[in-house]
Amino acid sequence: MTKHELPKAYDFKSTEPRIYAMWEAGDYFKPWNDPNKPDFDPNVEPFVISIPPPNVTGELHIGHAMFVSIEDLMIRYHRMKGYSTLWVPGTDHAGIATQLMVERDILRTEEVTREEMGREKFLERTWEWKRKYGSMITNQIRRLGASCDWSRERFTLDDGLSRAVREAFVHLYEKGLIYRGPRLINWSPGLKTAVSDLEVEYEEEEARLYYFKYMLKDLDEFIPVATIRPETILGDTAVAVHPDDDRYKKFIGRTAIVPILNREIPVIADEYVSMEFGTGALKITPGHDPNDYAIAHRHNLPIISMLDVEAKVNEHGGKYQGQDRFEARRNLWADMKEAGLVIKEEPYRTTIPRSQRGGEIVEPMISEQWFVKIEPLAKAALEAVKDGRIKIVPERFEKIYYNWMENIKDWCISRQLWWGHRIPVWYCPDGHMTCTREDPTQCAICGSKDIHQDEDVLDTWFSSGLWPFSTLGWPEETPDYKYFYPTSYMETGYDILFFWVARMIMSGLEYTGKIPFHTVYLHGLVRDEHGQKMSKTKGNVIDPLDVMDQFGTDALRFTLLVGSTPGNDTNVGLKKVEANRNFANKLWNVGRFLINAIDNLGDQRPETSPQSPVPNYSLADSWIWAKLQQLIRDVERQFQNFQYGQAGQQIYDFIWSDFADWYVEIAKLELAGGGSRASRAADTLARVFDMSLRLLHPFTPFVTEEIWGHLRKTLQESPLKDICADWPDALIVAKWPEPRPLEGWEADKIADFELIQEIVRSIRNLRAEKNVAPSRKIAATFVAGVKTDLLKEQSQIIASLAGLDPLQIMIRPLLKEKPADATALVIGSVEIYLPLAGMVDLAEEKSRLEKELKEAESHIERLEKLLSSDFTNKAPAALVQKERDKLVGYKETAEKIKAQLK
RNA sequence: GGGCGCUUAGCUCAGUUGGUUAGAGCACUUCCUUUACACGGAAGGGGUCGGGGGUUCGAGUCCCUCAGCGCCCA
Repeated sequence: MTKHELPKAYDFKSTEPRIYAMWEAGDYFKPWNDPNKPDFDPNVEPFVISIPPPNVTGELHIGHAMFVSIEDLMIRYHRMKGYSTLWVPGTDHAGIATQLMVERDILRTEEVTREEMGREKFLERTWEWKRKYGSMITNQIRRLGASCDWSRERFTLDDGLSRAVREAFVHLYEKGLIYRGPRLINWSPGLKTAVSDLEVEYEEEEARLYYFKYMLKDLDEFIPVATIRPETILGDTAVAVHPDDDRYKKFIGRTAIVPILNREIPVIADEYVSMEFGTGALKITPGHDPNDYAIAHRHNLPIISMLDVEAKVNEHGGKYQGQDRFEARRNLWADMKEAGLVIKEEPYRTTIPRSQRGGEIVEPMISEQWFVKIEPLAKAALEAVKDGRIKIVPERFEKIYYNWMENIKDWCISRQLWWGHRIPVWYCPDGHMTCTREDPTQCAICGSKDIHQDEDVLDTWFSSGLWPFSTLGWPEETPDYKYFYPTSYMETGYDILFFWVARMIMSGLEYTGKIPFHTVYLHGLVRDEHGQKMSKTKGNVIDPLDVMDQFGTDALRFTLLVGSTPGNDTNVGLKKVEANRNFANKLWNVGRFLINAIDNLGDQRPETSPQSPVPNYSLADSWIWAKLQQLIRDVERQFQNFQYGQAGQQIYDFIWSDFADWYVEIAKLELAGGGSRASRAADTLARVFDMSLRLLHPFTPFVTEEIWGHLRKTLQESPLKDICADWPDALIVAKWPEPRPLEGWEADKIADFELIQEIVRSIRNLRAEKNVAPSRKIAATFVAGVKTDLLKEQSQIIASLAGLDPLQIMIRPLLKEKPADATALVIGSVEIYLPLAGMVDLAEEKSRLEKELKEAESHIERLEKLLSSDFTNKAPAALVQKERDKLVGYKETAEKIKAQLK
């Protein structure tokens, strides 16, 4: 029994909570250079991310898991690089979503509506709800391993953030960038609130097109008109035709009669009308259609609102008053049919506007709302990306951003909700508006004490737009704000580029005068394993909590990180997560092996010569070290280019395919040799594994931290304790491996080792083909030419890895006569003879060698053609040389094979 | 209507200044319980990179074009 023996399989269930608690208790999530502390150094560069705040009463879904994984990776990487790192967590109040939840709850439990309950009581209930469920999502984020500074957690309705919202609103108001007025907005009848343009989704659906007659006054003629919303006829204020339309020209200026209501409206001419489309004539309903609204403005037409807040017909709808919009549609159409005004109806595909939230059809309506004059803000925000102060990754989203910013419309920020930041404007009986930073006691204009506050609240995105600075204390010039703002990266899904990122940039520039972050990294959507969008109805939802229960957090994180590329959607299936759980287990077992190996070392230290303090490294040592350095360089480059998936994949491959499959197997041999050989191998094992764990830590923080801790403890109690002398207490704050320049020896060592690998592989291959039992050790003769010394040096390793009998290995530079009854392998200039007595079929041998010769010759032909072409003149010299070397190699192989075949 | 993305092995995907005989995971075939790991090891089969054209010594990678799928904006 060794000192530090570990369980056979990695137990993430018991490890993860323990490790997370250790990190939190150790204050590792806090920036090491804290502006609120006396030893603060303002010259240290911080690295800051503010979390995209999830809905305070939401539940963790795979999208959260994605952003937490990526942001935690960014944060851990920078922390290890030595930045003073801050990840600000928090949640937003999610006005509509939360209010709906509480409304549903009070209806179920107390059978009252919010109106019956009253605003004050309802808000109390909502706060209660928030207190009850608000920590659920943050605890779930903790489970993902998020290393955010929980002592700085914020909520959009906190006092501080509310002050920020107030300041922002008043600032815009005073600057004249905010206004209130009746405009055509998108109205959600179910939620009974206005929503912004972004909160409406347009989808093509099956609808019906209704054709009817617009009768003309004093004439027995009509203009045929088609509509998909017949009920809006009640709000028509004109019929429009194209001025050049010969069919209807004659009616321009005449009067048309609104069906059933018999209201008189003009026939007008407008070039907007398309002569080819439909009947070529348009009914104009300015109160309920954005295009008609624009036409009405051009022609000074009256605007009639014929729907109330629940989308029921109002007093302008005559006998249809009180009917729901769809009910009115049926009834009006039936009445028109009876009156002989109906021409026909037909199925029709068109885009229908639906509420992003409830999915109900949104109704364009005239309504008194608050708006932000967005153009000046958008201009500055556009400039910040155009001139490169803010970079968007991947770059293609910059164009999308420009396009949106250049065509932006004023932002409707008022919502007819209760849960949110109430608009800080007070009205007196004379209608004067008072907008101040502190709640007023009288009207700022007339001094009236009889004032009341606007009933509406602000769009939740108005407060989220302030998030990068409001969370740091703005509008106060707090130490946090001064040091950590502007933040560094904004990482989020591309689906909220407009909702959130664009608005943060506009807000940041307007209120703080600074860009809120210098880099925007956008990730894609997570889909199921066949690329389908996850939805409850499809039943293909992957619940990250279930996945973590089943395979562990690290496996989930690694899957999301390695499976995704910036800005592209990712398919996730449980198979992948399982494969990555296996990787965590592999890592665990490599660690187990190492710890066991170090425990079993004698007290001998690695042998060093008087000339050099470094041990006498073996070929395998040099090879794995060179490969590690290559990996560090590659990973660094990938991180700089935001290619996190690629970086993770390379680390995975290095650990599994290079370190575990080859180096560890060779180390076993060295360790068995004991003495200084063993300690030298253990030394390399420990150093390379330590570096690997550091590189992997941002991807799979739990398992790496756990193993690293065991490794460190084991080393400390071993003769190799010098290795970990400068290691910190925890991997989370260990130094990130820095790339170092090539020293010149690397390429040769790698090439030599690869020859050994090739030799081992071909012997194994042959054994498998010939069904040589793995336990059977066979003899071998090597004719190695210039590689004789190398092979002699590595013979033990070759023997061990290829299942040769070390006592029956012969290595010669040359051999006059080839061994009888042996199978021959040719690896470049090396020939290998395996005397498989009784198993060698001469005919079979011949055909195998001929096949190999053919392959070598095809390469020779290809390379000779290549090298006699313009390639030699135009390609880089190094590349040409490489191809020449290859040709030499193939020629050698071919020669040897030919000799075999004689 | 405008813009963008995707199309690479049976499945899901990598492949970023164009440069070996295009990779991984899963699945598949054969063998192996060798004292880190069967959540494992060894060996192997499988694609010419959606179609067409072009640039280039050289194209999965750049350009044009067509097709299919998807997304965004209007």
